[in-house]
Amino acid sequence: MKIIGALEKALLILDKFSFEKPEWSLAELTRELGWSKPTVLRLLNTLEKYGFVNKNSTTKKYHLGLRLFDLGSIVAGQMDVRAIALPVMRKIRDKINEAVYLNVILEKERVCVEFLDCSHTLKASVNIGQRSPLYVGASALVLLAFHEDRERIIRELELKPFTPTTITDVETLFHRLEEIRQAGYAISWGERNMGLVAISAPVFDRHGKIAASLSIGLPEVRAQKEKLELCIKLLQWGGGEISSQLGHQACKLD
Amino acid sequence: MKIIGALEKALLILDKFSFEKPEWSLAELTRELGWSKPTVLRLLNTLEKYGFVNKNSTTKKYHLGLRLFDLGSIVAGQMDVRAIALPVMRKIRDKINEAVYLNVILEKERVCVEFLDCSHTLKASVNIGQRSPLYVGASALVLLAFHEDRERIIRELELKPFTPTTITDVETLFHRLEEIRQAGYAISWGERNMGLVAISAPVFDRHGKIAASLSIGLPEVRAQKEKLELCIKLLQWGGGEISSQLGHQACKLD
DNA sequence: AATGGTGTTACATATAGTGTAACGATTAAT
DNA sequence: ATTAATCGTTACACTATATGTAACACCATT
Repeated sequence: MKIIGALEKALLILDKFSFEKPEWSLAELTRELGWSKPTVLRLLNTLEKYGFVNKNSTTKKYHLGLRLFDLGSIVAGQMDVRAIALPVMRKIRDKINEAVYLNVILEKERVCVEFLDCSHTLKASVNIGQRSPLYVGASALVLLAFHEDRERIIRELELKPFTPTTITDVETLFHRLEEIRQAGYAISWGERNMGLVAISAPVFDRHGKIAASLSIGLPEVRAQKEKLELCIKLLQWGGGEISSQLGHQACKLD
Repeated sequence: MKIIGALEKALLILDKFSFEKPEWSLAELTRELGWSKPTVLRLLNTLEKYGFVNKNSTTKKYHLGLRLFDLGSIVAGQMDVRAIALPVMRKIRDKINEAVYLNVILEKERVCVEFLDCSHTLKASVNIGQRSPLYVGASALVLLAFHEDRERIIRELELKPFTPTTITDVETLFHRLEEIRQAGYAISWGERNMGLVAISAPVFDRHGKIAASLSIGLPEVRAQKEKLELCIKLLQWGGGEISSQLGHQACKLD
C-alpha cells in the first residue's frame, strides 16, 4: 500500500497538537519532527489556507483551526454510540453521583467520546477527545480484553509505567485481560492517576464487536466495597442497555 | 507563499465529506475532483493510516475518521467563546423558547458552533459544525457587516440565490450591511430557508473584532412584531454580555 | 458469456517537494 | 550601544517522488 510522504508529514504535524500543548511555533515543530524549516513551513501554509491550522499573527505560533472542529462535528454526528449512550450515562451518574465516561478505540489508543460530571469537589475529570494508552486503566483494559485483534495490538505496545500499579509486562497483561473477560468488567486502582479508581464494562455493537467501554471514575477515599458493587451493577446494566440498543444480541450461540 | 499540492489535494478530499454526504466511494471522489484513481486512492490510504478517514471493509466506502473527532475536540476546548456563550444562550432560549445558535466565520463561510433547541414541534434546527455561505441569513450578514475585511471577502463571493429573498447583487449587499451596522442587529426573512425568520446580533472580542454572531431562528408564523422586538432586545443584551466577558469594552473612542 | 462498473497494482516520466544557504527581523546577551 | 543568537521567510538547484496511463482482478447487471 503506497503512502504519500508529503501528506503523511502534514498529518504528523497535526498529531503534535494536544490539550496539553495546543500551540506550536515553526522552530519547535522543526526540532520535534527533525525536518527542515521550509518543509514544515510550506506544509503549515497549506494547512492554514484550508483552515486546518491558524497562525497567531502576533506570536507567529500555530494552533488547530476551525475546519477541524466542523469535520470533527460530522464524525460526532455519525457516532450513534454517543447519542444512545448519553441518556443511559445520565441515569448512572444520577444514581451514583460520580464521573461517568465513554471510551472507544482509535488506532492503538483509547479516546474519550463522552463525559458526565458529578457534584463532588474531588472528582475524576476527563476531557472529551482525550487520548490515553490501551494498557492503563479499567476503561482501556476492557476495550483491549474484548477486542478481536488484541494479540496483534499488544505485540505493538510499549508498556511504560505511569504509576507504581501500571502493568508493565505482557505476561501479567494477558492474565489480567483473561480475568476481565471472565468477570465481564474491570477495576483499576490508580494505574494511570494515583488515587483514582476506575470501574468499566464493555459495550458491544450489532456484530458482537466491542464498540466502547462505559466507565465510572472516583477517588479511592470514596471507593468502599458496597459502592464498588453498585458501580459494577450499574455499569453492567448500562453496558447491556447500550449494547442492545446498538443491536447486540445478548444470548449468542457459540 | 508556497503550497504543497499533494497535501492540498488531501484537504480537498476531506472537504467533500459533509452532514449531507458523509460517505464517499473512490470512484465518486475521482469523478467529483477530476483526478486519477491512483492519486485519490493513495491519498485516502495515507489518511486512513492515521485515522483521518475510515474505510468500510464491506462496502469499500470511506467516511471521516475518529482522529478528526479528537482534533476537533481540542479546537472546541480552545473556543472560549462557546463556553462563555452557552449560559447566556440558555437564558435567552428559556425566555423566548425558540432555537438559539452561535455562528463564527471560517474562511469564506460561517460555521455553527453552538445550538440550543426549543420545545416547539415546528422549529429551526441547525447542526453544530454546519457551514453556510456568508451572504445568506441574518447570522451570516452580521458576521460580514462587522468584519474588517468585508470588502475583500465580498469581492470573492459568488452570490447564488437560495430562495426568492436571497441577496444576489453586490450593490444591495453593501447597502444592507451598512443598515445592519447602524442598527446593531439583522433580521432575515427566508433568505436561506423559506418560512424561516432569523434575528442576529454581533459578539466582539477584546480587540473589538467580530468574534461571533448570536441568533434566534423561528418560523414566520410565530414572528409577530412584539416577539421580534423581544428577540432583538434579548440578542443585543446577550451579545453585549458575551462580548464584555470576552474583554470587549463597550464604549471605545473613535 | 459479455459488458460496464468497481478497486487495485505496475511502471516510466516529469513534476514538484526537498534541503542548503542566505536573507531580514526580533529578541537576548554582552 | 553593539553583538550575537534565534526567529520566520525567500531563492534556487537537485533528485526524490507524486503523477497518469495502462492493465489487472473482481463483482455486478444485462
